[in-house]
Order: sequence, then C-alpha cells, then structure tokens
Amino acid sequence: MNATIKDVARAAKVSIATVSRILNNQPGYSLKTKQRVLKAIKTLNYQPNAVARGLINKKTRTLGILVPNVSSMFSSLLLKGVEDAAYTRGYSVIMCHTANSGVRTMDYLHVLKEKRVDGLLFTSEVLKDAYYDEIRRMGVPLVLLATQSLNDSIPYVKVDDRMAAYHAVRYLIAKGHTKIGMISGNKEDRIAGQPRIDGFIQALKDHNLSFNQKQIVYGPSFSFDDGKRLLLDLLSKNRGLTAIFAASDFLAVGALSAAYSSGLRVPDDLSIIGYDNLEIAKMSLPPLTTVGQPLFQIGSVGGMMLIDIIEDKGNVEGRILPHQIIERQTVSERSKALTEKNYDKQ
Amino acid sequence: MNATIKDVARAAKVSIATVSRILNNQPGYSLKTKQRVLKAIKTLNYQPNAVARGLINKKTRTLGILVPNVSSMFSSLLLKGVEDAAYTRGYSVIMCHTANSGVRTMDYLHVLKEKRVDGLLFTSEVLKDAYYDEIRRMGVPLVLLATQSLNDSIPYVKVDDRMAAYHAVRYLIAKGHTKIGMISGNKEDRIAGQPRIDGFIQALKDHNLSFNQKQIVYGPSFSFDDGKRLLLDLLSKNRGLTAIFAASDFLAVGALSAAYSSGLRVPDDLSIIGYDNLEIAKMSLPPLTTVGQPLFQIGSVGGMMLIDIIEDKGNVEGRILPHQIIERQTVSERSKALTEKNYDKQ
DNA sequence: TTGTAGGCGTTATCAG
DNA sequence: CTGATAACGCCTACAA
Repeated sequence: MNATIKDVARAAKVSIATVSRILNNQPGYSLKTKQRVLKAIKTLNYQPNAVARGLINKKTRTLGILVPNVSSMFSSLLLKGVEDAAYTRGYSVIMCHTANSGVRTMDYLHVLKEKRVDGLLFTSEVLKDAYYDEIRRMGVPLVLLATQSLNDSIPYVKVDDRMAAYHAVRYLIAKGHTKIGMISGNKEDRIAGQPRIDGFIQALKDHNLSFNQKQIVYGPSFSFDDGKRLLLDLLSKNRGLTAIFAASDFLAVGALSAAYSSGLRVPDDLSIIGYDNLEIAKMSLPPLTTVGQPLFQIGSVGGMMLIDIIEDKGNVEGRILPHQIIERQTVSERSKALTEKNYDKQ
Repeated sequence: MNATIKDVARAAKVSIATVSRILNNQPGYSLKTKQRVLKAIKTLNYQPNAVARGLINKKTRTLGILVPNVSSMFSSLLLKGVEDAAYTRGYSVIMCHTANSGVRTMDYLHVLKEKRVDGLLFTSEVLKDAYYDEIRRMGVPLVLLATQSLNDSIPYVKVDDRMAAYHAVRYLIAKGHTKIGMISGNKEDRIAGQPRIDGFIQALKDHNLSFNQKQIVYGPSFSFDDGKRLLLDLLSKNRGLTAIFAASDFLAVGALSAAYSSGLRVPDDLSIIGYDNLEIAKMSLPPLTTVGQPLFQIGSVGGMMLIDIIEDKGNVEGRILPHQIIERQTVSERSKALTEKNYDKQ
C-alpha cells in the first residue's frame, strides 16, 4: 500500500542508497539526481517507515510517560508540557495511566521496553525500587516530574515544596494573620506531604507564632471531599483561626465549600490559600488565592531535559522551578483592630 | 545491551525459529525444548523487540489520538477512556495535542503515518477534509470521539446533543420554569453549537412556551469567562428569567460566578443547568446540576471499537451513548405561587 | 519436532 | 557521485 524507498529508487532510476542519502541529507549525490528523487518522492507520496528506521537506528524518537491519573487537572498539565517539548523536538509520547497500581506500572514498563522508547518520564508518584530496577534494566534515561527520588540521583524537575509552603504561610502572616491552621493531605506523601508541613511549621516559628500539632489536620488524600471534611475537623479543634493553608487546591476548594455551608464567609471570616494553581482556582467562588507551581513548564522542561540526555546534549542535573503566589480573593488583609473585633465575637 | 532472540536460541541450543514458535505459541516443539527455551528467556531477561516485530507484522499495536487540548477536563477524560481500552487490549496510545492548529494536526498525521500506528482516534474538533484525505491515504481505521462527520460515514461515539439539550430544558420545565434562557457557546460549533440550540428551542415549543431569539446568547467559546459575561448579557436582554440552560459546565460555572457577583442567589433567584458533568460540576458553589455525558465511556467504547476494526472483529457503526441528568443544587423547584411572587418583585 | 533462509524497510559500509 | 550488500530483530514458509 505505502510506497517504500525501493519504489522511490525505481521510479527515480537510482539505487536505494542514493535515496537514503538524500532523505538523511548526507553528502554524495548531484543536484540533478536529488531533484529527480525528490520528484519521485512527491509523486509516490512516499514517507519513510519509522519502524524500519527504528530497527536499524535503535532510536524510536518516542518517549514514555507514566502518570497516576491521565485525567487529573494536575497530571494533565504535566502531560501537556511534555507533549509540547516532544513535539518541538520531533518526538512522540506514549501515555501510560498507572492508576497508582503497581502491576499496571510494571506492565507498562515492559511494554515500553518492548517498544524501545528512547526515554522515560515518571510523574507525581514515588519511584519504587521495583520500578527503578526495571528501568535500569531497560537502559534508557529517566527524568522525574514533580517528584524526586531520595536515595538516588535521578534528574528531576519540580518546585521546592517546602519553600513554596513557607511562602504561602508567610504571605498569610504578612496579611496580618496569626492564628493559622493547615489542611495537609496525606502526610505520607513524600512530596506533597511532609515538605509542605515542614514549610508551614518553619514559617510559624520564624515569625514567632506559636505552633501546636493540632493546628494541622490530615487526610487520606488531597481531594475536594477531604477538604470539606478536614476544614470542619480543623475548626473544631482550634478556636479563633483566621486563616488556613491547604496543601492542594482541591483541599482548598473543598474547604471553601464547607465554609460556605457552615455560614463562614471567605475571606471575611476566614482566609484560605491553596496550593497548585489549577484551573479550578480561577473558577471557585470566590476565586482562590494560591501558591502556584508551573506545571506545564515542569512538563516541558522535563521533556527537554530528557531529550537532551537522549541526544547527549545533556546536563543531567535536577532543576527546581520557581513557584509563585497567585493573589485572588480568598485571603483578606487583617488589621489589628479587625483581629480584636473578631476575638470579641467568639 | 538487550538480549535478542538469537541469544536465547544460542543459550537454549535451538534455532531462532523454535524460539519464535514458542514465543508466539504456535505448534511445533516438544515440552522439553519449550522448558529449556523458557528458562533461557528468563535468565537472559529477554523481551521481544516490538520494533522488529512491527516491521515484519506490519502491526505496531499502537493507536494515535488527536485532541485539541490534552489538559482540558473534557479531553483528558476522553483520553483516559481510550487509554483504558488500549491497555486492556494490549495497545499503546500516542497522544497528539493539536492545539486547534491545522499545521500541527497535519504534522501529527504525518508522524503517525511514519510510525505506522494501527488506528486513529479523532476527538472534539470537526474533521476537515484535509485531515480526512490524509487519513485515507494512511489507510488506517479512524473513529471519531464526541464529534461526528457530516458528509461521510465514519464511525463515531458520542452523545445525542440535541436530545441531551432537550432533556435538560425539559427538566427545567418540569421543575416549573417557564422563562428560560440559554447560554450557548460558539454557535458555529457543529456539535456543541447548533444541535444544543435546536434541542433548547424544540423543548420550549413542545411545551407551548414562547420563544424569542434574544433568549439565546452566544459567545466565542464555551469557557468560564464567556459564561460570566454572557449571563449578564442574557439577563439584560430578558426580564423575568428564572432558569438558564448553559451549553457547557464552564459556561454554567461562569454564570454562577457572575450571578453571585451581582447578588443573585442560585438557585433561589435563578436556576442554572450545565452540560458535560465535568469534575468541576461537583465542586462549584453550589454544586452544579447538569446533563452529563459519559466522557470516559465514550473514550473507552471508541477505543474498543477502533481495536475491533483493526482486528477485523468490527461492527463499524456509529454509537450514541446515553446522557443523564445529574441533579445537584443549582435548580430549584418553582411553584406557581413562587413564580408570581417573583414577578411582583420585578 | 526442528532448522535454514528469505524478507520486512532502512541505514551504513564498502567498492567502483 | 553512485550502487551493491550486509546488517537491525523477528517471523514464516519450506525443508529435513
């Protein structure tokens, strides 16, 4: 059905070697033959077979990316970033939805190996030893996105979670808040858990605010429903809280929702700052102030980095990308007077 | 680096033909040799090279999917569905973010052809002739997701947009609303535009409600920002509206936001029903009532269908999947009395 | 039950 | 400047 290099050679009355040279613009042919060949290519609508090329070159110009959830607002931005980098560099990307499942992840690793992808991206989840061993055996480069490996020196690109959390809380403090609670998601999470908690506590300490463990409340995940539940939990354990740092936008929006249901007005009665700056942050009511991580960029920078490694242009160092406070409408300025007034109420 | 079939053959002291037979479990070997070969495979950690296989079989077990925006809540669910079908059938999927760009789409079509994918999924956008011609030349099956081609009989999987809109409006009417407006997105959109408008109008007519063109308001897209703007526009053109049908959840949530800003309470003063049932519908304030389309399913059914065609098991007919009204909290019951009371106010 | 050999579409190394 | 030809890793007649 599809024309092959042989067809082109025959049509142009040259050898396949010559066609190949022209295709890969290597030296060794006259202008005339080149034009003849080019014409043959056009009329036959010839396009080289990447599979055959891959076989001999041992390069497929294909990347594999493993994400826990293809459709989450978080991962999908990462995906888009990777895709963009791949596109501009002439690579394709195979997406693998791991569903947080070990067997599914291993399955994909095997497929990706069989398909001889040139490199791997691994996102969000922690890189288990079993995965890493398998990847080592594949012998392809790997870069981590929005996550980091503790024991090994695998290149990664992410934000400084501890610092970002610190800045979020510092922002609250700068706005005059002194009674601040935190809705942490799953504290076992190596990236979104402890580091953000540490940042929260450090910010409190650095500004001479007292800290008690009950100011932090934990959940199984970082979801909207957890946010709803956890806000109530947090409020019941602490009196007089005026601001809250939520470890994800979903948690924050869930908190927003719970606040609304219990008659608390945001930001008048309670300020909330989120984490991530997903699309939903713009669309919540009121629009959510949050500390944003550049997810698309993390993806594209990571993709570029991986391709650089593949093509040996590579600095293979981890990279921390800057985060940023996105001011919207869920954090209020809190004057001293206001604070006292509020105390009276309670 | 990686072991080949030849290495296995040598290690097991058989010919590569025998190894191949065992790999593809075809008849023609004794149990003993099989076990010997299997052991060799294990110890060498051999995995077949899918590139070589693809070259000879002319099958890559790879699908290509073209989506306008990888990271939109809408497309990403479709993606996940396709991915899931592919995974269960042993296929991989290459994702292509077209960014609504013609050249980018054509670029992708070319690489997908070069990489010899076994089939194509095309989503959301209209299938331009240039795309279709190129795909025909590729000679691979195609299925359309959440869109449909008018002139040709290409298999598709989608919802009945006209019917879904009709039901949304009928639902509003059943709740006692008689003054209903519509926020349409881009009316040029072949799928999300006119069909939903038609459904809206038809529902009104079938229930003997008057209809005037100004009850519908249009925007450039289906976005949150458009929703904000368009609600105000709609309200200014029509007095006494008690309910609104928005052609997308984003439009609806934008409308929610605008309503809030202008002091209108949803659903007490104004009811709103959306379209899509994206994740955001659960998380809006109040949670959005909407007519849901099963995006994940559309993706997975479409993926299965495509693979069926590839593997010649194929019924190649288009399929309409059922939509469903998802009742949440943005539509109020409207008694006759209430209606009159509201009229007095205005 | 097993092995030999040709070929899938390219690239690359030789000669000429 | 050009053309044979041997790989790449695998599958599959065809023989044995």
